[in-house]
Amino acid sequence: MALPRGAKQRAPIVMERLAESYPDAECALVHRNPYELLTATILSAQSTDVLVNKVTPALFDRYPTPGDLAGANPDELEMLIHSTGFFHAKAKSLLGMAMALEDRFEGEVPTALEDLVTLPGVGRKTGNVVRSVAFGLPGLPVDTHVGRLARRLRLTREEDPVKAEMDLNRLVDREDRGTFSLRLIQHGRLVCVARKPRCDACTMADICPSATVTPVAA
DNA sequence: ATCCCGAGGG
DNA sequence: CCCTCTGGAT
Repeated sequence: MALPRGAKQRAPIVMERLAESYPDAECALVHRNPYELLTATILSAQSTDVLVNKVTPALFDRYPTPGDLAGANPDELEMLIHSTGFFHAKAKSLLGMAMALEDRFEGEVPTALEDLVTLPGVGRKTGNVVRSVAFGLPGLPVDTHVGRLARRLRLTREEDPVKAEMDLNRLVDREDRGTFSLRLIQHGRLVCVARKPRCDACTMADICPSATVTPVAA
């Protein structure tokens, strides 16, 4: 409910330091249009961008448009996306997503979050990715990295990504949300990693309530 | 054993 | 709120 103590003061400093470290952070999912980004983002659930980027070239070659994907053979689709995990559920989502685009959105990816989340396999996180990256609209995707870093930096206490997003929306201006998310993700992959954060190499260690200074040696 | 740009269903 | 779906990397 309430923001953590000091969150309002920390937030602008965090954004400033991130901007210095990652001036041009980009979306790591390879894509050429909103349809490809939507597809790649659905596949990225509990998977890595590297794995997803490995399967999408063949996938987009086989199904260049939502219409092609809507008519895909389910077994062939599952084979193409198998290595990203959850292949059965993801194939079902992709088929349903493509069919929904065809018969409810004239084959185009919608830009409104309320429309995006009605698509099979699209939740708030995926919807916000498509909004901010493909369309340049306000959106703050909270994935595992963003959630973890926001908690460590104590910009939120919420474990639930939807609640964390609400907290972060209070701390970040609309036009900065997409970039903020991308920069946090970059920092989460390179420095503030899940298992053993490299606080010694972190530019925000001085203001991070979770920073631990690892002793040199004993 | 834990984590990765989660979503859907109960 | 909880559980399940799934494979690859570390």
